[in-house]
Amino acid sequence: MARPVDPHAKIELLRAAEAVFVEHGLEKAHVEEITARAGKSKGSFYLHFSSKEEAFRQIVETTIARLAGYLEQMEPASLPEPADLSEMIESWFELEVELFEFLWQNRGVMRLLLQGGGSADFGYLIDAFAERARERTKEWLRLSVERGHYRKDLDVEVASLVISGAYDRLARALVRLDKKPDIRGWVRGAQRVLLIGCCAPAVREVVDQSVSEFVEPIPASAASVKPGGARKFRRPA
Amino acid sequence: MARPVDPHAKIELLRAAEAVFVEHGLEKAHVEEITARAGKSKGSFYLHFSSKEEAFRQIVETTIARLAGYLEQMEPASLPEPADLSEMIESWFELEVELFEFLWQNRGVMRLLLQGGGSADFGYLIDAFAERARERTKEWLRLSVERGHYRKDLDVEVASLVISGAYDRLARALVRLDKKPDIRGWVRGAQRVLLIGCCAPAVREVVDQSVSEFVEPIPASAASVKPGGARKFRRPA
DNA sequence: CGCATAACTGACCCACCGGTCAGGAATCAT
DNA sequence: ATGATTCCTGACCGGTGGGTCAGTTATGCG
Repeated sequence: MARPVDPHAKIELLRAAEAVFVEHGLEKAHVEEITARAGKSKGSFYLHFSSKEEAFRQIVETTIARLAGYLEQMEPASLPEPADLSEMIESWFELEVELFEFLWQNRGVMRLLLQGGGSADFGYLIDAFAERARERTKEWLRLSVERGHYRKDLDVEVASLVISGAYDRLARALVRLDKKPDIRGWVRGAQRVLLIGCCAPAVREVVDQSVSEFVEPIPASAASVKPGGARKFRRPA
Repeated sequence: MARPVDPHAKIELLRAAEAVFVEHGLEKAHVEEITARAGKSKGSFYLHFSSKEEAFRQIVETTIARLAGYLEQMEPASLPEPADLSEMIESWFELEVELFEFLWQNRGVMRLLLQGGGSADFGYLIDAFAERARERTKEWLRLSVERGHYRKDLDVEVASLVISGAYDRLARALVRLDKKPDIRGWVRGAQRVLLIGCCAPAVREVVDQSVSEFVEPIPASAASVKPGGARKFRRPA
C-alpha cells in the first residue's frame, strides 16, 4: 500500500460536476471541464466514476432521494392527530415550507431536473416524484373529506392534480430565481387559494380565518419578491 | 428548367423530423434517421433546411405560434360582455377545452417541449408561453375582482400562479397519455376546484351550481380515463 | 536510500455524426 | 436522340469529445 487516495478528490469532482451539469445540462457538459474545475486530470474522473452518466446519476439521485424524504414526513400516519382543521393547516404549512426551503437550497439541480436538462433518461425521476406527491395529496384529500372538512362531492382525482400542479408551478418558479423570495408567503398564498376550493361550505369561514390569521409578521427585508417574472424570456442568440 | 422539385419532399421531411425529434429529442435525433424515414437521402435534408436545429425550430415555433393563438382568443376584450358569472364560466370552459384539444392533437411536440427535450435553447418558448398564460390569468382575475365576482382580498400574484400551474399540470398529464381522455371532464373538474377558491363568499353558491349544472351528459364510451397515472415510472434500462 | 505499490496524468484513440459536394439521374426543349 | 439544366444522392470529410492506458509521480516500507 503506497500513495493513499486523495480523500477530497471525489467530493471535489462531484461539486465541479454539479456546477457544470447545472450550467450546461448532461449532454453539453464535458468531462474535461469538470476535471479542470476540480483541478484534476481527465483520467482521474474515471477513477471515481465509470462514465459521465454515472456521475450525473449519483448527483441527481441523491438529491431526489433527500427530496422524497420530505414527502415521507407528510404521510398522514406520521403526523399527530390534529385537534381541528386549522391545526392541520398549520402542520401542512410548516412541512411545505421545509420542502420549499430544500428546493431553494438545491435549486441548481432541481432546475436541471425540472427542465429536463439531463436528457429524457432522467425525466422519470421527477415524474415519479410528482406522482408520489400527488398520491400523498390524494390521501390527504380523502382523509379530509372523511373528517368532514372538505366537500363530499370533491373529485379527488382532479383536485389532487390541480393542487400538486399548483405546487409544481411554485417550485418551477422558485428554482429559477436569483434572490430568495418570501417562501412562507408563497406557501401561505397557495394554501389560501387552494383550501377554500376544497372545503365543505360549512367550514369555509374557519379556513377564511386560518389562512389570514397565521399570516407571518413580515421581516421588513425580504418580502418583496413576488412569484413569477423571474427573467425576461428573450430568445438566446 | 428541368427536373422540377419534388413538391412533397419538404413536407415529408418535416413529418419524419417531427417523429424523430419527438422520439429522441433534438440532441439524439440523427439527420440520417430523419431522411431514411422520409425515403430521402441525407443531402436532400440540407436542400430544405440549413441545419438540424433550423428544422427543429421550424417545427417547434409553428406549434407554439398556433398555441399562442388560443391564448389570443381568451383576451378579455375579444369576448362579448357576459350577462353574469355563470355565462362567463361557460365561455372560459369552451375556450379552455379548445386549447386542450389542440394540445392533444399536438401532444408529441408538446411533450417534447414540456420535458425540455429540445435542449435548453428552446425552453424559453414554453416559458414565454407559460408567462403569457399567467398574464392572461391575471387580467381575468383583476377583472373578476372588479366585477365583484371574486374576493376583494384575492392575491392576484399567487392566485394566477396557482391557476396557471394547475392547467400546466393538466397539460403535462394530457400529452403523455396514449388514449384520449375526457377532456371536457378534466377542464370542468379544474374549474370546479379553482373557481370556488377565488370567489367572493356571496357568489359561491352561484358557482357551486354553475360547475355542476353544466356537467356534460357523458357519452358512455370515453369518460373513464382519469388524469394522471399515465405510465409506470420505471427506470429505463 | 531504493524498491514495490498504487494513485494519478494527459496524449492519444476512435466512434460518431453534422455537414459538403462531385457526380449521377431525371426532366424538358429542340 | 441529344444536350442543357436542375435536382438529388451518398461517399467522404473533419471536428468533437468520451473513454483508455502507458508512463509518471507520490508514498510507505525495509
